[in-house]
Order: sequence, then C-alpha cells, then structure tokens
Amino acid sequence: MTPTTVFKCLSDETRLLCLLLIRQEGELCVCELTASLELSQPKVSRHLAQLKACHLVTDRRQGLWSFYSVRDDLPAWVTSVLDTTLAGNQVSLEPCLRNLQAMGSRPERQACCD
Amino acid sequence: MTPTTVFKCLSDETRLLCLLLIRQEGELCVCELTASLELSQPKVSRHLAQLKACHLVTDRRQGLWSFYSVRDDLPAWVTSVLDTTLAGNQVSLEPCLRNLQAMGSRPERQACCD
DNA sequence: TCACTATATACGTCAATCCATATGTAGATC
DNA sequence: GATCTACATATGGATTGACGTATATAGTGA
Repeated sequence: MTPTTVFKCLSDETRLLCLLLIRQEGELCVCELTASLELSQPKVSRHLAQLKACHLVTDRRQGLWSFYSVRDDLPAWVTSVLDTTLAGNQVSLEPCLRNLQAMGSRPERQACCD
Repeated sequence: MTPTTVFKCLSDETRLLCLLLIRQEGELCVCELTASLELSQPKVSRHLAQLKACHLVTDRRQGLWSFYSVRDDLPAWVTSVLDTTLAGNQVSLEPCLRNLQAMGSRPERQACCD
C-alpha cells in the first residue's frame, strides 16, 4: 500500500465522500450512499469497487444489501490520514448526512459475521 | 482548499516525493530535487508549479536558485496529513536522501526574506 | 417459476493528465 | 554584450480515468 495509491483513491470526490461517510457511520450500504450523495447507483458502485480493490474498505453481504466499512487492518498512517481528513472537513459532509437522515427506510443491520 | 484538490496533488509520485522531501528538509531548490529524485529538470519544475498553484508550497528566489518550502498557513488538517504521511513513509525517502547527501555542491542558503 | 429489488459490471466516449522534447527567461560572470 | 547556469513553460502525443447507459447477477418472496 503505497502513499501514491492511497492518495489516488482519495483524489476523486465521489470516492472520498463515500469513504468519509462510511468511516463516520461505521458501515453503509450502496443504497444509503446513493441516497446520501444523490448520485447514480452504478457510479457509487464503481467507486466502491475501486476502494475495495485498493484495500481501503471491505464489504459484507446481508440479504440484498452490501455493507461497506473501512478495513481495520490499515497501516496506522492511513487510518490517521483518514480520521484527520474526516475531522477537518465535517462541513462538507453535512448535506450528505442530512440526506441520510431523511432517507425513508434504511436497511436494518443484523449482527455481523464478516 | 478542498480535500479533493489536496489529494489530487498528492496522488502523483513525483509531486508527493517532492513535497515530502521539502517538508523533511525545510527548504529545497529545484536542482537539489532533480538530483535527489533522479528526474529531469522540466519534470520536477512542472510538478512544483502544480504544488504552488494548489497553494501547498511557496518559493523564494535567491540568485539563480528557487527554493521551495511548504506553506506555513495551511489548514491544520493538511499539515497533519502531510506530517503523518512523512512519518509513516520514511523508508521510501531513504534513497532520495542518500542522493541528496551525495550531491556535489549544494547551494548555500542565505538568511531568507520570503 | 416469475417478478422485483439491490448491486455489479461492460462498453463506448470524452476529458484530464503525464511525459519527452524543445524553447524561453532571468540572473551571474566574464 | 556574450555566455553559462538554473529554472520555467509550450507543444503534441499517449495513457489514464470518469462518465452515462445498458445489461448482468444475485437474493427475496409470491
């Protein structure tokens, strides 16, 4: 996991917002992210696939939903970069979080067995 | 200064290494960076121009040399991201730092008046 | 089995980005 | 002024990357 690879993942707005939202909420599924970001499903899905290919997130399947979360085995500096970015940019997440709150029927999480 | 803009700057290996080396050494000129990274002068110069356009570095002219340093008025989270990345990736700087040491006549710094 | 929902991927297109090479500019020295 | 050094920028080509649209897959429930 080279710094360049990591930053390339964070250099696209859709991917960065997905990652920060997932980090903030702990776990989110694709439909929550599309509602939150007001983006098309294929677009979100494609970027999540990239985040997964770069080993920044993992997914687990529960029924119809794919829940994504930030990997817990990341190098310390990567986690630190993520959390610092999250803390320093809460403002840009606010509209997304509002959309998430306003979302009708968010899928229920079951006890996870990743 | 949006996170996406910053990470786009850090997502190219040449730019990232330039930035980390500059941060580590405090101040470096173009010829020191080209020697350190073993890259062509136009390539280094072009990436430095991008870092400057993104407001991550400043330059000062001293005689023939242009000295670049990381801006000291960056948002706190940006500085933190930079220093965390630097601390977590010392290994990848080692060969560059060796080249820098081995460089023949490094330009002398004069008392700066940026 | 059939329909429905959530998600993933394939394809073609367009824009952004990086590079090498060549050339321009500015300061220093003779 | 002529020349040299350090640095900056312009150009054109090649690669990468993001997108919308269409389609495939997989799980659910009637």
